[in-house]
Amino acid sequence: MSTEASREKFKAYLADKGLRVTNQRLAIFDAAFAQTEHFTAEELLVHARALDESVSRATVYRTLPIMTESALLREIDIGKNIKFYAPGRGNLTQQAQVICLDCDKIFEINAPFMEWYGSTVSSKLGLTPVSQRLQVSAHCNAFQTTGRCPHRNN
Amino acid sequence: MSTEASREKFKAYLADKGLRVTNQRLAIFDAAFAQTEHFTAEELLVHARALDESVSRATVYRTLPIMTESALLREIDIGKNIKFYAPGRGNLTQQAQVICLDCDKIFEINAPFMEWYGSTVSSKLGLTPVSQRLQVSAHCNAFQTTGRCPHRNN
DNA sequence: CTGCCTGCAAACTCTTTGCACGAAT
DNA sequence: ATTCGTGCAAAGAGTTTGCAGGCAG
Repeated sequence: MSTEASREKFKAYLADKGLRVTNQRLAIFDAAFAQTEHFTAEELLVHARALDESVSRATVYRTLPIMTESALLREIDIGKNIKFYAPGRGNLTQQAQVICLDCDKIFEINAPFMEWYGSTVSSKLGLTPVSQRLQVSAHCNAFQTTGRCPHRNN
Repeated sequence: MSTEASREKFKAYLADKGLRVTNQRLAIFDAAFAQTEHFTAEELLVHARALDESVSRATVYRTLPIMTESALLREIDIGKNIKFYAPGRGNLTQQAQVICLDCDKIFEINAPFMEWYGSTVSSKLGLTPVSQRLQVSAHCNAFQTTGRCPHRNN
């Protein structure tokens, strides 16, 4: 799905929920979809402000749940008391993350069996799966030998 | 492994690392291993204080990393800005959690393929897996129909 | 017009840390 | 005796919220 199509979907979602289409919400959307890497709420604030100076931290935090509920954004919790976000692309319940502990880079990988596993196991417990995530934390081999992490870009 | 054996292992770990065996650390250990459910740092503080009034919040937070590093405790992050802990039993990299969104209960389930998956995928990226977690968030069917969650015990 | 949205700043939650005292080795 | 561990309270990080004014519908 193109960014433009996602943008329309966002507006439609807002309208459908009786929420208003404000400049701030659109700036936050645009900033999010301009990212090439996973980002934090704080980073999103900076980029959204570049598009619309009036965007506040509060509005970013109030808009993020709207975008994740509409499945336009995925929330990725790597267990560091800080949440990362990324545009939702493809089937959200079939992707796993591999996190490099040396450079904090997050790799997205396919894990088609996840969905099957979640439903199998949940149905045994009388539960209906809502979301699932598989995360692998790993050290970078190159970092161990060279002292530099080849993924690091900052 | 019995609690008593784990207690000895804890003391041995402390000695090995040149750390001191204090009453507070032992009280925190005992409180942790007396739990039947997953617990938070705050809950652990309450229970540890019941065993030794002098235990402070700071010491709980300083002791938890020691117990997780020694693999006596597992840290379980369910993406709620709050960490849960549980005594480490069995192979830590082959267990998944199913979290009931209605009652917050955490079910531990086996997922023997996780380890294989983590190493397979990581080796392709030149990484060495350290830990992995698979978490399924789900709604309770009984809660949907009866309005009460049968797992809830509080 | 009406009422949802907004920015601001204060509040909140969980966790970490500086300091001087106290206890383990 | 040393030196590490401790409690206390303050600081920190990330996120949420109350309020008065602003803008979408």
